[in-house]
Amino acid sequence: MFLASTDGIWMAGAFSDARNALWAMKTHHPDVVLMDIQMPHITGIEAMQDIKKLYPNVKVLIQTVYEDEDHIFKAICAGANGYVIKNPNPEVYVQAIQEVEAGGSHLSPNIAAKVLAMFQSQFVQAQPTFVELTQREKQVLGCMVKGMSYKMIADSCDIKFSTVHSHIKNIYEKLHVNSAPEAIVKALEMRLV
Amino acid sequence: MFLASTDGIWMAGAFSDARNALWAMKTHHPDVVLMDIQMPHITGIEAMQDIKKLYPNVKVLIQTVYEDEDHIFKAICAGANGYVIKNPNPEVYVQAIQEVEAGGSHLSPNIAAKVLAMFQSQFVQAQPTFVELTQREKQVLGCMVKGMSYKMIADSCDIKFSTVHSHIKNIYEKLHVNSAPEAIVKALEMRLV
DNA sequence: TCCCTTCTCCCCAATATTGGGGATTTTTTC
DNA sequence: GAAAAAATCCCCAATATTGGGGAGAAGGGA
Repeated sequence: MFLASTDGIWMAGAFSDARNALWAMKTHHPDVVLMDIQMPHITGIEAMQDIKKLYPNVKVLIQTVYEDEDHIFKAICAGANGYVIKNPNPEVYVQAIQEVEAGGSHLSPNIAAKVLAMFQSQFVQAQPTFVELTQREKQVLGCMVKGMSYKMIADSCDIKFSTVHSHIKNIYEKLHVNSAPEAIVKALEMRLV
Repeated sequence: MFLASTDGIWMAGAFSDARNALWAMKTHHPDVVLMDIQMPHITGIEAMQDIKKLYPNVKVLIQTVYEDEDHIFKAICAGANGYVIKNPNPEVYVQAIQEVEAGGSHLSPNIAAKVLAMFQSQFVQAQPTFVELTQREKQVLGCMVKGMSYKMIADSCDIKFSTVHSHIKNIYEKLHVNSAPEAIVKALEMRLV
């Protein structure tokens, strides 16, 4: 009721079964879907995957009581544009819907904290040594990661073959490697490119 | 001024140099620090790391104009509790500060969208072209991804150098590439290893 | 001013990789 | 039981990469 009466939001419908929602989308073409996870027959995450497959541009905002990492993780991997904890204050839904509609994402504070924590645990140990590469070196390394040969890199960066050679020698020294494969792997896992 | 005049927020100070802020924290013991990235002498991310080391319970909210993945990534890995794009509307800062103080995290919509995208790209495997590699080929490719040379692969798999050569020739043909770097990049993005 | 870094380019020689032919022996599959 | 696939090995030659030097120009900072 609150959403339907909000300026700028048109409520196309509300459904207790996601399969009905999918059916209704054929006629209403909504911009944003507010999706509960716990529903009969199929979960909101499965429904979201179906929606994303049929209408890739539709934004889906998950709303649920679940705050555990597993649900958050699955929702994000399935392409959720936001994750809102069920909240008695209807204004947060309005804000979330508007932000998502504008191309952003909305995460409830506790969810955002968990996402950041998951993020950190993935990468924080992957960057123990901080390596400073110059602009050109990063560019050359970027080309290497694309699988380009010295000749192609020279062409792409508009520098001589021998200069590419020099840069790569410096990169290898800085990364403590001595072959392109090693450099690429290291670059990817250290997120240097 | 807006923050200082907001109920529930006490403004302990504002500094154009993070080193002064660190000094001031000794006396004021703030709950939340709102930190710019671009500052003279040291960056806000470095300052945040120093703060987190000295006062692990202090929440740090990054506020900046940078929206690129690199800055976002570094800030998160360094332990940021939030990331707010500079915004003329001071109320978003109040909201962010309150959410962070309460133990949550706050991300501006565009930042949240980028974080979710990074998250997805890490864990969702896209497998558009299906390539059949034999057991041995997968093993050899795995060695290549570790940065090993033909000689090392031969040693590791306990086969002759020439056999490694043969397998790699087959791998290149199956992946439609003709160099180790390309094969590695393709292997990683196709999640073949 | 001098030093340091970055970016640029060159030479040479050793090593590694790639691509083209083969060939043999196990497995697996039909 | 035979064909197909996988795995093993070899030769040769062309090409690419790597590592060792050195050197000049431009720009920033002490």
